[in-house]
Amino acid sequence: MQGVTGSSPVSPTISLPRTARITKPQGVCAGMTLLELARKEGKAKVAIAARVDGVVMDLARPLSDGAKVEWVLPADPDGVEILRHSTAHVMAAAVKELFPEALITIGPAIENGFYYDFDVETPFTPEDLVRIEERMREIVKADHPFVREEATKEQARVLFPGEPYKEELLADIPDETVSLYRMGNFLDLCRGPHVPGTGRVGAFHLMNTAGAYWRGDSKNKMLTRIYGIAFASKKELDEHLRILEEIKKRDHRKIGRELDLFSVTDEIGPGLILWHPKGSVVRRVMEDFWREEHAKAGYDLVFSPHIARLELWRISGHTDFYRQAMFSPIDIEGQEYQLKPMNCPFHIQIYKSRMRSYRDLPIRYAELGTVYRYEPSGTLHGLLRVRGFTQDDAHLFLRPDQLDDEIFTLLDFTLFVLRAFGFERYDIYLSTRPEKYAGTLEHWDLAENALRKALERKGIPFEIDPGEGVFYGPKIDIKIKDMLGRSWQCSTIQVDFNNPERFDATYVADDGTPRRAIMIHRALMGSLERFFGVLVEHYAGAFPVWLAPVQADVVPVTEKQNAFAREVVAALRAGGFRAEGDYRNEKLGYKIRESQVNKVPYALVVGEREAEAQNVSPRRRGGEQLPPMPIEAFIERLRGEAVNRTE
RNA sequence: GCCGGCGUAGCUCAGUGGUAGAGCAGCUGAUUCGUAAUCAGCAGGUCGUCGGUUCAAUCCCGACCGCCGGCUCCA
Repeated sequence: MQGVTGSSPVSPTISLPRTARITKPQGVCAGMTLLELARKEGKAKVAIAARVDGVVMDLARPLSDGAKVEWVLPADPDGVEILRHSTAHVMAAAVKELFPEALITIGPAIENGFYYDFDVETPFTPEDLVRIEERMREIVKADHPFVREEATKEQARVLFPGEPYKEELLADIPDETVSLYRMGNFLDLCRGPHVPGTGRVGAFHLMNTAGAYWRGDSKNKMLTRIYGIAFASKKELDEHLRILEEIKKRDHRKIGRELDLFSVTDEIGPGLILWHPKGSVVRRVMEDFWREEHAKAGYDLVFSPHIARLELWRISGHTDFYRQAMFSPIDIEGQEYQLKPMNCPFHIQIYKSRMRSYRDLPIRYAELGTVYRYEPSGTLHGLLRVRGFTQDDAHLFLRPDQLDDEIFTLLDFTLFVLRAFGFERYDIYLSTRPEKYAGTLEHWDLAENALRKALERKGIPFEIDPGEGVFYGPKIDIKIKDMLGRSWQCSTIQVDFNNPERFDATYVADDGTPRRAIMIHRALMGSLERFFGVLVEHYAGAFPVWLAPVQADVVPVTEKQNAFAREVVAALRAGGFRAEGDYRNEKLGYKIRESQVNKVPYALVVGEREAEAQNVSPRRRGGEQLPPMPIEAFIERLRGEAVNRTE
């Protein structure tokens, strides 16, 4: 993929026309099945299910009089889900035939695909997947009907001999009657609905195997999961595979190496990032922007140490909730010190370093604070999940009457910062009280309401993420969407009544009495490492001018222009820009290509003609040719783009 | 941390029970060139680490380290 500039976003999903038709059968239709109605209407070939009075069901179900029927086609979102779910059943059937000893568990449709978890002695190999897929194609070709059956739980139990997982699932179903789906010799406990027959299963492909805990609980047995993808048409499947390729090309780990942005090496340790000069430029620009904007927004910028007495985290409660995710304490002269996993206690101590008046509030301390967390080895992932990272952290100390406005303002500020980095699309979540929490219900309700009110006042849609709050308070999470429509959690705004209490953070009210302050914890980019990784993937390494590690490559046509090229580089640098000259003994095309591959926004060609006229001939990343212009004119152009943070 | 896969030159990857190759990158030389790769030569690896099997291990086995895909987790 060439420079991202100007190219349209790649959609992660494709939408085909879904001409679901609504029909209101008269009395004559009553008593027939949906499939019969479909035949009558000429929809039997296209419909795979029906929405009857809003409920999706199999075509084999009988039609009730006066029902509102809508045909569900494969391209309908519900249709795709049914398709995938049915494909999962086909896969399970194939596995059972090839590996009779495999125990079946569950196999739902998921975004872009499906999976089925099996309990097997030895996990499937890639060769097994090929065989399974072949068998699946045979099953599809045979077009076995999916037959829905109903049974009492008692009856059903007998139907799954030697299948302990099905038994466990049955035991957990509250209803007395359960539905089962029979397809060929394969029977599964299933809510449905399904396609009428396996012949209707669309284009599919088995992707990979993975371990997955039974019921998603790490205390349970590890099962073998097979992931597959399925679409209504081959075209969509191919498009999906193409997007997967695109995602691979944009992988920040790959681009990070290619563009020499960062590395993580065995010698230093997993999850610990080395920022190379080029990556460091981007980070410095990010940080400079951040500091400037925070100063403007009324924040005080502070610094704090990397270790502190463990006692701090005992007080904050983090040792109770996160000790296993903290590095081991360090013994210093008999005292336990802790590599800091977060910054809040430091900012609280700064707050507490003197008496605070109600007039002083709000106080906003911001810090690019580097923290260390002992993330499990299996979760580390490039820049996106690391063990040492820098948070763009801030802690706000407020009076109760300031809470609502502050959150409201903060939301604006957050969205402004995200927009500056090119993120216009996001999903917002309000995470509420978790099962294990600290503090009082009263405070939790206050905090949740404050967050909710701010979101409602702002008028932006949000979803509730029940039980996903932090132990000390609820939070608003903003998940940004990148160029490929993928979501990344970066920004978080957390209201905390708990820590001010634990650390006794107070202010003197207008009546002279001490009052408890309220805290907001917030990070906008979240972690600089992670945000940078997302940026790399968002722009596919082709950073806009203001962020680009090198903004212009100066490319002399022959060595005769090297002296002039050096002048151009010097002029650009004097103008505050990042420019490099390519004085190597190579042909112009070679240097242009190199500049393009390095995703430098501009290549400035200087040959005999330019040297004579004191011009540069800019070529934009991507190939667009600009007319020759004086150096100053180009610098003005660049300045404009950098200030606007466009291009 | 758990399940599976993988680890050969800086990068991308071939390869074999008898101590290793290609392309790109690098270096040297020639070429002085107008918008995505000029030509030639050279150099580069105790085949992740440690142990075992074997006359012989990069190859087979084991442990460890790391990476990749998931699961769990993410203050």
